[in-house]
Amino acid sequence: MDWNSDDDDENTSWDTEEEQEERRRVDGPASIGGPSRSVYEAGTSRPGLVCHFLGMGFPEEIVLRAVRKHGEDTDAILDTLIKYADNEKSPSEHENSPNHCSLASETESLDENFSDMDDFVYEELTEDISEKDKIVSTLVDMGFLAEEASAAIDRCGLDASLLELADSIEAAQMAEEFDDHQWYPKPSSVEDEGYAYRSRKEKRKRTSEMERCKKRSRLYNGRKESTRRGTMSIDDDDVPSLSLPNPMVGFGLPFERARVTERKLPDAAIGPPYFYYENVALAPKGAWDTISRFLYDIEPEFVDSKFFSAAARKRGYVHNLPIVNRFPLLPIPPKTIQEAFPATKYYWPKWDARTQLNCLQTCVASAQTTERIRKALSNCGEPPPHQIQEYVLTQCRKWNLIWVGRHKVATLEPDEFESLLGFPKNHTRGGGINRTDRYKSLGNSFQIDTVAFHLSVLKDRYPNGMNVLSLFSGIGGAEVALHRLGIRLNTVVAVEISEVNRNIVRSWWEQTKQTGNLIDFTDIEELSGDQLEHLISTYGRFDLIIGGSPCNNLTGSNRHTRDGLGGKQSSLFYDYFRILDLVKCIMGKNS
DNA sequence: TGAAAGATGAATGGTCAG
DNA sequence: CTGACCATTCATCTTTCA
Repeated sequence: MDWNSDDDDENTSWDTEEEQEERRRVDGPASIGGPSRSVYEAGTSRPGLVCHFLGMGFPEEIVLRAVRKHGEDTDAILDTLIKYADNEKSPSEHENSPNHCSLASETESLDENFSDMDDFVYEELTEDISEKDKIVSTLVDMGFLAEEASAAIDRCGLDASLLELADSIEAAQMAEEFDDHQWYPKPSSVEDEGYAYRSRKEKRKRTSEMERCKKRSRLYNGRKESTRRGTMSIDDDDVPSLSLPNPMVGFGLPFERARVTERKLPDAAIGPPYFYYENVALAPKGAWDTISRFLYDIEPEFVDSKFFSAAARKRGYVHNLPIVNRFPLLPIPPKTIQEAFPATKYYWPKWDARTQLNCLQTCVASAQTTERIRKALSNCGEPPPHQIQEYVLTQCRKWNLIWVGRHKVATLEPDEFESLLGFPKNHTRGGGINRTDRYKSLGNSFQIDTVAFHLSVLKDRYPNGMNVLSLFSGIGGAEVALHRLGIRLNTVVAVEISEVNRNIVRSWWEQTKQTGNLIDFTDIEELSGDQLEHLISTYGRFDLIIGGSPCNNLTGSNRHTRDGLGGKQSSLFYDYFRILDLVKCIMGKNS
């Protein structure tokens, strides 16, 4: 896999001084001036040099000219190439778009203008303009902006295929989108619970970290070799290419022949570490296209938990796990309301045809709602008039009400939520959490049986246990799923903003007599490369990075701020990606 | 002051008749 | 293929009450 290969690590010269300083801090004293410089100095053959710089993404003709001029003086070649690349971007682009293809990234240290550039570059570039215009025209016909097309040609060279150019444009768009969402002020107020960045310095630090990873995972290798869905599926938020499967069964269900038995993951997606990302399936248009693009172009696996339990839960999962030889958790949970709650059978009216519940959400109906239903049914004969039936059924479906007496419906209790979701009884009970927050935490959680089915392939692969980085860990759905699979948890680093949720996981950890380490972090935005490096050096490499980022701004239930991935909470998806890519960088470097 | 209750639609996708 | 109709949705904000 090339993202962690040796020649992936010598690219520090891309970085500005600030980035290099950051890298030195992350790398620690042992690696100061180490691998990066030595690789450059070791590259003594010219073809090797050319390949080396081509691999960084510079246009071939520029590389050839630079090598011709400077021989084997790698520093001089690189300096020239950086100047070239830097001057290809306008000052405004430098400031506003730390694009991973911008090559020179953080710009303060390189402020020479075009007139300072080596003359040969400027003169010889002009020869190619007419040819370039033709290609630009073709790309414009394909629906790209001329400006984007021009920039892509400059990055990839005139010899690049249209597919490569389209790929490059898409990568640039993605980085820009990322920048829009992540590195500039999110739509938040001053007292927004810490979602906004704390300081300019911190922002620069994060940008610096991110810049490195974007370069690695996008420009250097991943993109061009990624398995795309063809040239006509150039993703555009207006034209989402991902559609939800019907039935929503993912790659296959337990006890049936797998619908998908093998899949080709893009090189950049292949672990270690394994990762598993979750969010609501019914997100605004384009959201899953963006998620998939960021997560190495992996096709999401959309699964409705109604095939695993008595309640629906339509979710999308992006992961790089194997998909053969999955097995379900035992015992197999009931899949109908009547099996899950046998006592309801006696009172269940024939005209209520429900056999399964809708999605368990974060709120339940009020007592007034169930009382209104009781009164409505009590005041009419048997069976009730059609209108009454429709009213009652609508309310029952909306609020997931079950029949607990004659004319009497009720909300699900928190422990019934726990049971339906696959958690142990009383998992969220006690420890200072109130009823409202129990519903909220449970409504935001994994369905254990569904997730465990996907994770089951890890059991044989990790007979000695796993190190897990659990992001947005909530009430510990990932940990419970792995534990129920019988996978030993050696070290779990859990990142969760809510104190009561952290306490729930801590309590479960102690109750189940876990022998590994449980390490808490509060704020994913505060989790830095330094800390990850320290964790990995202390506890070993992460085997699995798992988490579902907030759905608040994606779910249809949200009437107020369904803002998509740019929303205040849901934009934390980009932190999931940031952490994932950082861990891949660190683990790749240490391998 | 904290917990619970009550009011608040729209976006999205599926189905089906024409 | 298109449009009408229908069902579903990891929620938020304000008010009420103990």
